[in-house]
Amino acid sequence: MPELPEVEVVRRGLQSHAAGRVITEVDVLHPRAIRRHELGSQDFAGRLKGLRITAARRRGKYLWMELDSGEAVLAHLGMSGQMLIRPEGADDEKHLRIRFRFDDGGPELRFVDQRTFGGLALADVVEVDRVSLPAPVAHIARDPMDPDFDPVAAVEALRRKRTEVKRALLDQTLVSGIGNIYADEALWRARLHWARPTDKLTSAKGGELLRHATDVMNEALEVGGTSFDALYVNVNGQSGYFDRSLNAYGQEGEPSGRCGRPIRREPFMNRSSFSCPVCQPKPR
DNA sequence: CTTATGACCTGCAAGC
DNA sequence: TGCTTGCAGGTCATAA
Repeated sequence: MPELPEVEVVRRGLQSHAAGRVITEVDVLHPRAIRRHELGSQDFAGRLKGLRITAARRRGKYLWMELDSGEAVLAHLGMSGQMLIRPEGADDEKHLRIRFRFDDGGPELRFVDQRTFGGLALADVVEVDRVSLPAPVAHIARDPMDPDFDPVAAVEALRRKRTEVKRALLDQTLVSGIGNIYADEALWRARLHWARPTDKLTSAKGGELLRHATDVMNEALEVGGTSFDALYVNVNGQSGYFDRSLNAYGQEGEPSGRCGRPIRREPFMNRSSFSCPVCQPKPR
């Protein structure tokens, strides 16, 4: 569910409310939430006890909390994951999966995840291109908000693929952070149909597409991300407002902001793609 | 090697 | 009122 802007909102919340605190207790309430932690719940909880969270970081849709042990608590929110700061003693959420308590007796950190596609893991930190990353994130490309993001190299990586342009946009090893919403919004702004072949895109058009993706994600971040329901919220449970500014995603039948023709929905990779039938004509 | 497909989950809305 | 079907912000293992 959450894409780069939503994950960044959560990262900022963790930086404010979790960084600097020492973990005293970890409860794993659902084993699936730590399925990527090979050694299991006991090991996960036991090794975190007594460690201090030093910072909250992000690449693409991956989020992690650096620890004073040199390791990191890696998180991916999947389709429905939330990181919530909640007062101690507050009722457990229906889909509460993991709880962290701290030595300051302050509010708990909770990982809540309805669909359980997300999860946490304790990961070693490795050096990749002179940057420290949790090992499972080593294959993820830099995202457009990374100060060292190289847009020219990213465009060439997209154009090297022999596939449809939207598949390439969603490939987290080429550019990270873009998901179904912001891919559709970027394609709408660039007037490209999702099925356009990447290897026939000019460098200029590819560059324009990536600039649109970057712009739309920055605009979304400024208003707290995109929330359609209570599933995407910041660490205090509040929704973002970018759903009001969407031009394509979820807008089937609504008039396109440019030409007024109704937005169409097409099946794409077991989900949907939304586009303008006039401004984004199907290739061939 | 590359690219495409379905599995993994729970819950909600729409249609009958 | 039920029941069934389709759909939802993602990633990964496996097939081709």
